[in-house]
Amino acid sequence: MQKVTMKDVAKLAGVSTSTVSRVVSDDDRISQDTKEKVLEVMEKLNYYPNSAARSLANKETEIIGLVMPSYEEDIFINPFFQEVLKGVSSITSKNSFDILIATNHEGEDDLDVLKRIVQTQRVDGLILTRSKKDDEGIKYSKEHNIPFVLIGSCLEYDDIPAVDNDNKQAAYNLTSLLINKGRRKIAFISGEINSIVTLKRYKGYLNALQEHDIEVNDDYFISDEFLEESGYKLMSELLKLNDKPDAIVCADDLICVGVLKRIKESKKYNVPEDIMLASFNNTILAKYSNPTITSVDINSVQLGKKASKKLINNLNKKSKSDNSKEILDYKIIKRDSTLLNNE
Amino acid sequence: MQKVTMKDVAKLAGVSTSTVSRVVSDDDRISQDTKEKVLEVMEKLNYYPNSAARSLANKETEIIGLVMPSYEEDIFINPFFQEVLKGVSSITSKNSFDILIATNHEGEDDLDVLKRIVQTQRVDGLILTRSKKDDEGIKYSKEHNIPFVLIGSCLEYDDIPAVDNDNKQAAYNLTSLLINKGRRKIAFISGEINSIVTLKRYKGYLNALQEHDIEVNDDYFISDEFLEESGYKLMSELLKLNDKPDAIVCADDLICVGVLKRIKESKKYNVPEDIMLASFNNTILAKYSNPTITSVDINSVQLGKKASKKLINNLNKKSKSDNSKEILDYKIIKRDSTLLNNE
DNA sequence: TTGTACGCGTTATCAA
DNA sequence: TTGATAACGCGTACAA
Repeated sequence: MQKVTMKDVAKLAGVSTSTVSRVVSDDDRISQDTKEKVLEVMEKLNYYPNSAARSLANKETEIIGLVMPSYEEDIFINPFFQEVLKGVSSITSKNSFDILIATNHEGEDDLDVLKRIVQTQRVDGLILTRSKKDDEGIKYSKEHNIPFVLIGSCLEYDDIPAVDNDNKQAAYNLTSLLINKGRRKIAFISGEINSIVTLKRYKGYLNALQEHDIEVNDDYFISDEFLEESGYKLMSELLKLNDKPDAIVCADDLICVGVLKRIKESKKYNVPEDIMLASFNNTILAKYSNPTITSVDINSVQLGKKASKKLINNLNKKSKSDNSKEILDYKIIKRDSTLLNNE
Repeated sequence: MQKVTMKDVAKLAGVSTSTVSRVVSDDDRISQDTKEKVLEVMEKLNYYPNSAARSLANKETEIIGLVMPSYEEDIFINPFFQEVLKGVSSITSKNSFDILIATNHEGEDDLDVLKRIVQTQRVDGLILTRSKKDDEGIKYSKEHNIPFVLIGSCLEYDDIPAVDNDNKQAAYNLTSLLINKGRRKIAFISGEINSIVTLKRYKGYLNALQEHDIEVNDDYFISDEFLEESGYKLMSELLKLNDKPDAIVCADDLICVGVLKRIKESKKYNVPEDIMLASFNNTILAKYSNPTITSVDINSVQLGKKASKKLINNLNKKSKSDNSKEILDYKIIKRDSTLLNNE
């Protein structure tokens, strides 16, 4: 691997390195002639600017860090994140940014990763996906003035740049849908209990019950992780109850397919006749499972797009950053898991 | 955002920057005492080495580039890649590497991205996922001595570091399975026709037919992209034939669910009774679709793991690189799409 | 075991 | 519009 530097280009073009630099960064203060000449030489020598040197000099990496919460061990398996990534990528590519996937190195916890990639200046800014209660990553980023955008919500601060859906309202509507189908014994199966999205969806679920004068049964709220296995496991618990639920709201499709699997294996209950299922995120799983699952389309790709747009905007204008919160639409996609034959 | 440098640490610790540097890189030639003293100061000042400066000085980024083929527009939606990413990430995290997702900037084609991230020295090496016939990326990487590992195979070169399954054999076995179930009119629906994985799987399919003296029907080989919509569209074509297939081999689960969707919509044919389905990659889709789909488990996570291990090994030992090809096991997971009731 | 001094390849400042 | 020259923060011969 050769390594052509600015010096080489400068020498061959008969100009100084500053001139070459100006051509690279498309500076105005340069004559058309020299510009063309330099470009020609760059082409000829197959010159690419060294990004480390650039970053060192101008303090910009043109890289965005995507931070995945590691409390979901199988984060890389949940289609939700892939869709977010798709959205992010579509925007970064238009703005000449690359994406760094931040993952824990050995011995690091979540906050460590964040600190590392930010403090070592590997990235210009961060996109945080999902937040916890008293989220350390958010706190740290905020206190240290690190440019970031949150996909999700934060209870502690009001003025952080974020993109989210109205998960509470969505959960309310989703639960109401089940209630309107005549269900009264509705369980809520969630992932990580301290995740804000869980809390919000749980709250919406509770609101719906209360509004319809349905007594809240503590046995009906159980949580584990955002995993298929968690859904499977938790559903086993529910099936042990004397008073089994007749409908379940899942906080995530991945959980929901686990729940569904467990119900099928019981051979005693059918979806939706005996137990209705409703879920969140409307990933490809909900669309193709058997039966298909009613799920809230939270527009994951759009979440990724909006978040990265906001971040890049904030990075560009060095003035004060846009700390507003954007709420995207959601849509309940009704499918067979809540559809009775006689309807 | 503060910026503590080595200088600051050195000054406060009463040593030179080289000493600090040695502590950072865990150099032996240093006394325990000073080491501890420096570490203390680093801690106190919350020092992180600037990665651009490091890269510039030692020519290493500790970043691996993951190159996605953009001919699959929805690459970010195929669970296969997420599983590969999961595998890669599990290894990089143990070796203190980060992952850069390489995506096309505006106006760039696939080769451009590769050139850019390599030549600007954003990454130390590449993992290429899937290859085409006469793949320019592979050719370029090989000719320019860029450290890389291919997930997949390459027809043109024999000595490139790669990890793959025996896709031909797998396709042969998968097709034979259908033949053994009594099917004779077997179609093959594939993604990008120039992708090596498609070609290999097609070849295995052909071999199986020939070996069983089944005439090859040209109408039964159609291809588009590795997308759900492609499967849907192509299945529509097949349903127009007078002589419709009684079984279909799909080159990818995502395609297969599209195929399945189309068959269901026809309301005339059932899977597996009228048409059997068999597919590849054994993603979560195959497991949860209705009916569940027989699919070849190619061990995607393991592909990602092995590939990144090999790459990192090659990066570490500066001697000659390991250009061997590793073939991983596969396993046909039999599910309902090939299972008749009377079995 | 430690420090000095220079180089890594670029951008930025200042002067011309 | 251009060119010296000095940063940028770190690694590393080399010397001590």
